[in-house]
Amino acid sequence: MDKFTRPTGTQDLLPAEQPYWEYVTSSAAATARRFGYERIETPIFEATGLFARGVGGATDIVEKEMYSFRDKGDHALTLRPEFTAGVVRAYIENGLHTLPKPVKLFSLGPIFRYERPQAGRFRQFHQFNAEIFGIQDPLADLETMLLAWDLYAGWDFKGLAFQLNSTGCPVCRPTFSAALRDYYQSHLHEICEDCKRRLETNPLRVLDCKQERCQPVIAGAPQSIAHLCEECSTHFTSLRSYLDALGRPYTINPRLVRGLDYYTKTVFEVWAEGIGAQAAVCGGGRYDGLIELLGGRPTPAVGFAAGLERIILVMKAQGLTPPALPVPPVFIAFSGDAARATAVRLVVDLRAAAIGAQIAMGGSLKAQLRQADKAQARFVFIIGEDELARGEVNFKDMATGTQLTVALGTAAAQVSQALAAC
RNA sequence: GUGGGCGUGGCCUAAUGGUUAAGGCUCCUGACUGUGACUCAGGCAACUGUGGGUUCAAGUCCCACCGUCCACCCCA
Repeated sequence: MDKFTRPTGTQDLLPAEQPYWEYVTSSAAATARRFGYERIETPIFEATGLFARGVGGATDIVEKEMYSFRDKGDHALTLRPEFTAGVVRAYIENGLHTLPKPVKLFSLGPIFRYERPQAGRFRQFHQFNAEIFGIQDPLADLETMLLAWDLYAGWDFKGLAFQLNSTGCPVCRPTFSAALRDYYQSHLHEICEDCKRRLETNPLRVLDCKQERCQPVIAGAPQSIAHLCEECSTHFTSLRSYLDALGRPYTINPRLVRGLDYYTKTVFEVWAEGIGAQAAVCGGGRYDGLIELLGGRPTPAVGFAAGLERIILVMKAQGLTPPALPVPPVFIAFSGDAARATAVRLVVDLRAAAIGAQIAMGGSLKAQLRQADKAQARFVFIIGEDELARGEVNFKDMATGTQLTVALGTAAAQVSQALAAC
């Protein structure tokens, strides 16, 4: 029979990887809570139309990356390719606009995009996502960026580059797009084929073309921040002044444009080195039109997503190790059938006393001790038939190798005392 | 979707076109004590990714497919 293998682009997160995942997810949640964000969990699949409209029909995500299917009821569904559309849908559907503003939400979970896998890219991957609803003030943009900062600072990341830009709003972006298109019309013979295509489909994206020949054209291209309307310009200036006052390092990147249609005003990314070509560990921005677009009342919002796989890649590249996960400190070995029942009783009693304990499930005493060693148990109860006849058990400290004989009835107290001492 | 690298036990690695595909790690058993690590002895485990082709003979050469890794596109 053929062996089953995991689908392309998916991964098995084995026990050896779990310290990273536990660490990253728990600290991200803790940091978000420190900022006053609350967790929201939305379905892993949604109506296909939600993403088609929310993310934008001209995006790569919608054009070629969605895992779409029909269920037995003939509903068109799609595994979420990002968090925001689903969170916005939940915000509208559950009337979260009635909550005191700002509404600050975070999510953590798997995301699906049909792409060719490479370093830092998977078809099923995981994101931490945070959104603030209901605040137009750039203070919300600032809070969003500060959360990203604190996340990475908390993990001791070094050498991250914060990239910032503003791509305007429905008022000023058309002006900028037109200016960009005009400029490119006069350089058509100098640019690559992809850029010619981009000019038609999504003109802003010519700006982050990586082709050598396009670089001089990009360098001379008009910049969005020079074409912002007064409102967008003021917004951007305020955000920058907040950042400057706090002394947060960032780079104004006129070439930073994002692949999703819904962004307005602020866009930002965080880049890491040393994890391959997919260097963006975090991306986000403001999306003031999205809630209304999806059927809610006009609501300003801003948020970002951080890729957990890439975060863990950075940890490994920078030699950062997560704390070890706890293991039961006690192991119970026994010899002989009479001791077996006592061993079972003891392991149950220890757990009832909130002491982590495992019991041997067979093998010679030697094999049991070996198992205790592999399981990194600090203390082992060894129940032998001779001692048991006297109502006693052996209590061994695996770190020192010392062993003493104690009364069976005092076993739990014995462990508590020993654990408190180490 | 496009391009390139790579596919040998669970993992890592070896094998001038020529016996029964070798070794290390892991795992299991045993010896040194009814008692872990260190050491020693032994054991389980691969139709060499799949299917064709060349050849007297293919892990090795050729083709296709699949998988994987990296890069492009794009993004976290």
